[in-house]
Amino acid sequence: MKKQMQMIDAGALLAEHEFKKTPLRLLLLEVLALSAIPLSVAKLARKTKKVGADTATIYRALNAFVEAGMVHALTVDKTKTLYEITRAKSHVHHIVCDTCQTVESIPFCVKSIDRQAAEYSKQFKKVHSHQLAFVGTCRKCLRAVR
Amino acid sequence: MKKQMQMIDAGALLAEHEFKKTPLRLLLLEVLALSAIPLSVAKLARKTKKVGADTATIYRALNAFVEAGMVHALTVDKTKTLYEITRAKSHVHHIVCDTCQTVESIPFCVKSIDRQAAEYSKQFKKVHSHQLAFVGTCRKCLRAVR
DNA sequence: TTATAATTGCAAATGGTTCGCATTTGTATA
DNA sequence: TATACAAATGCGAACCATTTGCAATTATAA
Repeated sequence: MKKQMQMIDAGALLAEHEFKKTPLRLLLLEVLALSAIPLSVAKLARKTKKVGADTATIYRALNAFVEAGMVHALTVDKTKTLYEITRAKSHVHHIVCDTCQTVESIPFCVKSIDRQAAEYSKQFKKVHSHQLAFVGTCRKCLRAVR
Repeated sequence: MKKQMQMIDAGALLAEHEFKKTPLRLLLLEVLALSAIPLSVAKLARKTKKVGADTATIYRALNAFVEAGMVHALTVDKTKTLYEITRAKSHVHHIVCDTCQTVESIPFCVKSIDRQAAEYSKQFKKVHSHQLAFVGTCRKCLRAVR
């Protein structure tokens, strides 16, 4: 069972959200769509350097994508944000290695967790969503310790 | 049923972890122990201003407390960290208001969630812990919208 | 081809957090 | 109670991810 990266038509996606098709934005979406893991701005800059965009421009593009719901931003390490494309059926959470900070996305969730949580709260009648990140040690780092 | 704030002997707690009993550290722990919600550094500075500590000193104290496990740091809004004292039976998660950023702690969790998550992962055999934050709209903000 | 708004580059600003270093302070010990 | 040393602090500067202002460029609709 081969892992299948989701096919994404970056041009169509931009058009759908009324963004102009610029080289940077097209490439950003392609890179994000092809990545199995969430990417930092630094990595995105490296992977898009053929179009030579300024960091500020990359931030602006990512923020626009996040606001449009095309991309998810996640804060796993408080010093930097990671970005991943919004995939169909995208209820995904993350596992972070506490040693090397590797992040893996997993399609795991707990049914009705939001409703259950709301029952514990005094202030919140309804919970819209949640962020869930697991922390462990990945196999590579487990091996390295031994 | 009155809410009961956990009694904490700040002096003993500091001694237990081999920290010196300085005015700032004692007061910081007392403030944290008396708070029902996680506090930002800005709020902690306000609530401890009678001892007039420098912000860098507050950060150093908090980082030391976190490292010692006396305090938990949580990153709900990526622009700032919130701190709360580690309470007994402290498996606690948080609900954040998406409008006013109010944070409430709730003792809710899902049994064996870590084990379940690990089963979905290719890289991680074992998950040590998780961070879970719920997002909703608190009653106050719900009222304000109407 | 033109007009217009979106996008970009560049440089400077922002803001939370950390660091270097000299000074002060808590505490163990004599 | 005095002494000594590591811990803790104050102050200022440094850091670093991210944002912003503004003028110049570019994609796209007319």
